[in-house]
Amino acid sequence: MGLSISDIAKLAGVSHSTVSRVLNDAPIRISAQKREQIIQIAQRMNYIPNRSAQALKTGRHGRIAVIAYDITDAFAVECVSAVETILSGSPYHALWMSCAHADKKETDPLNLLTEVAQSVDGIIIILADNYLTDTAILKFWAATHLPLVTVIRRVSGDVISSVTIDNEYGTTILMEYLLKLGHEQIAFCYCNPPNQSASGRYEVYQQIVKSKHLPVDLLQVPVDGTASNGYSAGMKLLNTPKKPTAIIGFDDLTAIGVIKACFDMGVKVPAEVSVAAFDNIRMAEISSPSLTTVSTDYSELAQMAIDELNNQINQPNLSNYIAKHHISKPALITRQSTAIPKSKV
Amino acid sequence: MGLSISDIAKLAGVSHSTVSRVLNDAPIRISAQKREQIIQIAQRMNYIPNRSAQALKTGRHGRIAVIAYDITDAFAVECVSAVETILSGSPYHALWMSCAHADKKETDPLNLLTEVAQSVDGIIIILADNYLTDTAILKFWAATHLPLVTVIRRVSGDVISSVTIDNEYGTTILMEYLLKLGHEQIAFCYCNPPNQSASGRYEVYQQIVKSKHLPVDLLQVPVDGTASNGYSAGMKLLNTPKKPTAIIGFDDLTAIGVIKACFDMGVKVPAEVSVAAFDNIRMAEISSPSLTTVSTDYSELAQMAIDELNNQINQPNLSNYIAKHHISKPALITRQSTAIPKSKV
DNA sequence: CTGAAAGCGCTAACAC
DNA sequence: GTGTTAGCGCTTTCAG
Repeated sequence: MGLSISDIAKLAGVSHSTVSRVLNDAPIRISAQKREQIIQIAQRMNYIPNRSAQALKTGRHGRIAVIAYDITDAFAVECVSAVETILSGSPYHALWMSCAHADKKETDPLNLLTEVAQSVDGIIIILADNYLTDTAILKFWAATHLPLVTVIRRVSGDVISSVTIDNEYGTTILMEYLLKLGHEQIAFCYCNPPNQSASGRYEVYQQIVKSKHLPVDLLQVPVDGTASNGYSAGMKLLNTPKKPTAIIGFDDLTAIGVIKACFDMGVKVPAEVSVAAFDNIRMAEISSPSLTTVSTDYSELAQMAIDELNNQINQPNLSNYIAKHHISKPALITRQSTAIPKSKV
Repeated sequence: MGLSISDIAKLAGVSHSTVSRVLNDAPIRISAQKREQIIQIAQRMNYIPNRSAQALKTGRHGRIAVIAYDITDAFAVECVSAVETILSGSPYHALWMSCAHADKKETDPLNLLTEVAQSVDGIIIILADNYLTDTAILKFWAATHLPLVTVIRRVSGDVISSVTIDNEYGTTILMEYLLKLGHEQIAFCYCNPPNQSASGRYEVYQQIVKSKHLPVDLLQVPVDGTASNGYSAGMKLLNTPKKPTAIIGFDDLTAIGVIKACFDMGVKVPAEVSVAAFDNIRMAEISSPSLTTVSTDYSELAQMAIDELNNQINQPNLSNYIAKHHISKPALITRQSTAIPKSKV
């Protein structure tokens, strides 16, 4: 092990507790020269405090775990990145772990959580529907009562605090926009298996379409959230007798797959078909054409999660904490991929 | 703090060391019934070992830090993801930290490294040119002699082991491919400030272009590695009197920006201009058109980094370890964005 | 203002 | 086979 506090205590001719006090800016006055000398020695010797020892002693870690189900997922990246930005202005360090391969390491995905449980002051869980079941999260919480908040997902039972997106609002503004442009044949690419966000969006879409008496049948295509599935969904839709004039992807990646299908089929976007989606991942802006999408306020999402976590960290007793549920409102960003339908120009 | 080893020792009526032995599968025989009983109690009580205490005692952490300069960077994501995949088959857990905001937290970017130094068994540094200087890394290494390997980057001084890409080879196969298609006006979008990968690629491009006596002047456009800069570079190139027939981006994102410029200007890719790049980030496959690119073997890259790290971890004395430099060979992936130039069809 | 001492939870060497 | 003990590096109470 590296240099310890008592090593530098010896060099300075003081006790190790004095060194500790100096290095931690303890609220106790220490003679200026000793202080100076100790700091100098610590710097010169490249002293690095042993976090394990500190944590063992104090019970505090100065770290927040960010658990994302897959770092490769563009949406997760936006969330993680936003969390990191907010956290960088706090006394905490972000520490992220992915559970994409949790299944490989242990049979129980709960192990990832327990692995990290004793190294952090709080946990933010992003997505992870498919890997971490509600039951697992609830069990973990019951066992630890560690500050915990789920992002984008709300665990059943109302015990775990959450931050989610107002998908009802998001879907409504998108639909209103498309209807106003004059679209009547609006397809929705759903995902299979569904997740909470996708379901919420799909349900509202269905309601609106029904209430306006628009054709809804055969315009639903199951996809599983990758661009290649969006691609095949797009291919199917373009080969339908009643071709839709607008296609909504339940997320941006799906829509980008649809755009690629259009490109390969020589169907012009948005001249012949409009495409829109949800999330506003970075790619949405730089795709050709750029994508109209319901944008998540990642910064707000992250701020809500960290505020909630801080709140929990400051609770004296978390075991009877009443979960809070925060909801972030998205906004519509119109770009190149949507326009007035050909028939109405 | 949670349940400790001695809590469950009490419940089982044994000493805490017996519990420790059982839970760690120590190479000592313990009576079957006690073993059984201890394991049962630990499970029932949801015992979670305190990693800080274990680490403090043993000096081992079971963790590898992966430091990426920005999780938002698609290339970094591919590297991180590959590292995580490899690591998931090892006894180590990945723990990643980004230094994108390191400047915000402390003046010295070295602090991120020191922060993590005492919590891991080894460190993988991905990119981070702009944030962590060579000097900082060298200083850190001198202070800790912690297992350390840089990916994509080679620290000057030949003390730090590295894993890099054979950019000379990659650029050569790409240029040969374009020349074979019949291109003679090949532009290269460089970045400013340059990084090691970009410089390596650019130099080889220059050499080849000169040796073939192709026009090289005014075809270099500085960009800084974001799609929007690729976009403006593309715009400039398309407005040149001698329009290039092929444009190479020093990375995929730049090329995707170029493609977008072409889209907005109504210039058909690849019919009127071919576009190609380096890295093969995920977006390259799903862009419209999909992008011809020199693909990094991320899996190999990650394996090399972890093998090197493991090797260092098993060294008795790292302070006079001789750095090893591993080089991964890329491969050309041809997709929709390149074709025979219009004039030669 | 500063030192001595206890102890966080754990592992491992040493007794028996 | 199992218990006792020391101590990893640190913070913090208690003396002085």
